[in-house]
Amino acid sequence: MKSKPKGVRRHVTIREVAKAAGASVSTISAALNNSDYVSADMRSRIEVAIKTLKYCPNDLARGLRLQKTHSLAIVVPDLSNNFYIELVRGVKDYSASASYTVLIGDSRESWEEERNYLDSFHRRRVDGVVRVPAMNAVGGRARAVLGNLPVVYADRHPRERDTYVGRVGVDNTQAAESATSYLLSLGHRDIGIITGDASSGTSRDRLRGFISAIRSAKIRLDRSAIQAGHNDMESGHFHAMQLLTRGQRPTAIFCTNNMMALGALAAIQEIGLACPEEISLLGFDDFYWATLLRPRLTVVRQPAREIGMIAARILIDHIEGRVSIPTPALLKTQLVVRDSCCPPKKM
Amino acid sequence: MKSKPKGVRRHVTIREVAKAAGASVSTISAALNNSDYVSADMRSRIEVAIKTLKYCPNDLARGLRLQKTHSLAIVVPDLSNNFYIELVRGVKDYSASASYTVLIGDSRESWEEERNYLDSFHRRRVDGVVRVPAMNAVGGRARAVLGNLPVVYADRHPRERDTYVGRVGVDNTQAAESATSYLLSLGHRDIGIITGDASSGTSRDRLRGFISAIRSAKIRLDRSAIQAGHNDMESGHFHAMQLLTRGQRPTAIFCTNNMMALGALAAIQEIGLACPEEISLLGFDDFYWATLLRPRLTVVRQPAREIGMIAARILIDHIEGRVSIPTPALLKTQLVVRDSCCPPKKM
DNA sequence: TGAATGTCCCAAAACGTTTTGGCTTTGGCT
DNA sequence: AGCCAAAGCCAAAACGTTTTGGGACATTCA
Repeated sequence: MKSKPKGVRRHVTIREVAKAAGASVSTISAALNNSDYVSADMRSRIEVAIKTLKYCPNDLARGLRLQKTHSLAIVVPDLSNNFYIELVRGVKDYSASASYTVLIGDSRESWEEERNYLDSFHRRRVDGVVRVPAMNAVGGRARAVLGNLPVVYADRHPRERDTYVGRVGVDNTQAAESATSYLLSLGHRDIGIITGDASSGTSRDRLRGFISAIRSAKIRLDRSAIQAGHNDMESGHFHAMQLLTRGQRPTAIFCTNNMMALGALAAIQEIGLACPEEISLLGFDDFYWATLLRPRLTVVRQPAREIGMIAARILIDHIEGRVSIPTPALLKTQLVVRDSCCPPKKM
Repeated sequence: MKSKPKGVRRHVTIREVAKAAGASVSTISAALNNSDYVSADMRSRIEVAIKTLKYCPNDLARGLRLQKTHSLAIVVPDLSNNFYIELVRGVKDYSASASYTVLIGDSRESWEEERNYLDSFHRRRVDGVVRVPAMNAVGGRARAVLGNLPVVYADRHPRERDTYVGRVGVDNTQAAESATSYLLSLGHRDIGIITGDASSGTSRDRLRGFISAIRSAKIRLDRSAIQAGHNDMESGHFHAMQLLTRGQRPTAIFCTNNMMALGALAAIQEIGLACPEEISLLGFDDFYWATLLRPRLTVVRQPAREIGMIAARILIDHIEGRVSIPTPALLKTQLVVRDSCCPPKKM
């Protein structure tokens, strides 16, 4: 009655390996973490036992004992946005090189979902998380669900007062300012901007850069030319429509993220305006198929992959006790000029 | 000397909650899994203890004890392909509704990477995995690394002889056949096809459908019009170039996945051909920005999200012992006619 | 007045690892 | 001979949960 395996075969443990190899449990463990003394003979016996039994280490037990899982988590707001895929891959690649494993969360810009992910990762006892907070995470206290897990923020700012271990992104103000200057230099005087939600520091920075560029060009700032979207295609479309159908149509639109640029492009095509001849369009974030669009999109490119890699580095360094002070890392952006901007038509 | 916390604060355990609430460890556990008898008074005391101590359950210990983690894994070959994002979201959404958690792997069409993910998931003791095997996973024995974890295959076939618990995708042969018939009905007689690697059953099926349609139209099959790519943009571009620059240029190209369709479109634009007037282009897999391209891409659409949901359902049903027989589920595809195909020019 | 049944709680054993401290041998050195 | 260090191995204690098999009461029933 005790030897009934009851249908479902369980996993083979280190103990059975020990039996098969004629060794003790502790010796197997020593062999696995190839440290300590273990004779060549014993080692090979253990190896064949592992092979024949198809032993697979249990990371739950390991993590429990070690109080450390050698794993990170990353939560991004939108996996269908290629920018975040690249960022995730950066995190993943750096982590792999430091033999950390990474868990991915896709919050879809929802704080509810993000909280679920953060909680789940915390319960799994990841060693740290890189976080790109969801847009609507304003009221949420991420700290409450994260305990004292080390966090590094990537791309977006921490919204709440939160303690973090690092922060990495681009100089959004400067990037937006120089992008706007580019439009100004083409001769545009009436420029619309579609920003992300004002609750986001990143959006605010980009807007600030825009305004600053307009101001230093001594142009009157038209408040109604500032539209606050939600970083998705729909709102890009909607707000572009707003801009394009009002009395005085702008000659250029600056979108502060790629999804909204796509939505704006859709709106432009829908209305039947010629881009860039009748309306210039400038996006934020590059993506691999931007050159497939007609016109090929002019954008300011962020080093997504690099942001991810640096975030992972900061996090892992901290976890392993190599750095103590918070390091805000500001990376360079790059204006990628393609076909979607040109001088405005003379009227 | 024993009370030195040594810098890093550890996580609070159920034991400390017990102390704070004046209860025993087992009572806390009972309260957490809100079952059994636990008085209202005790329950509330426990709740405040949990709140004030910021207790977060340890899923490692839980999984270890329970021999079950309530989590699934999904491994896809390319996260930057929107089709797989939708699929992942399907898996995620269904799983969430069954209160399972899901881990995501992105193999980038590399068997090495896929193996790493599968291994890592196995060590984490996920309860099952839905797998979309990497293209080059031909020689790999996934079973060797998966032990007897239940697997359901999604989108692509199992390559090796593998035991699986379910399989879900579309009827690729039929889909390709009817897509080809559509091109034939437009009047095309010289159609090129860019397929995925021949090692993939899915690619083979689609090619088979193509050939079958050509045959039943009593058209001579031109072997050189069949190009085997690797499901990425580069090879789509390359093979489209091959097709477009040879002596007798086809009047239509059928790409059996969306990435290759993009590559082909790039090639067409590069050469300066008018699409669809001079060359029709038909893709496989729809994506949210397909309508932003000029021409808007005509594609055969797979219900990506639904595939994911069904895969998750099959897997979870099996895990919880609700189904026994392997169920191959074949979903319907849909031809989404847009602007990239038209009748061929008369010569 | 027992006995039976509920209700509420607890101690201890398990889950699969790693680590600590110790136990034999062996061989080399005085 | 006596001693010591090193090499090779092991038993047992943790890590944080859940579950099992009770124990101590209070209430109800015959």
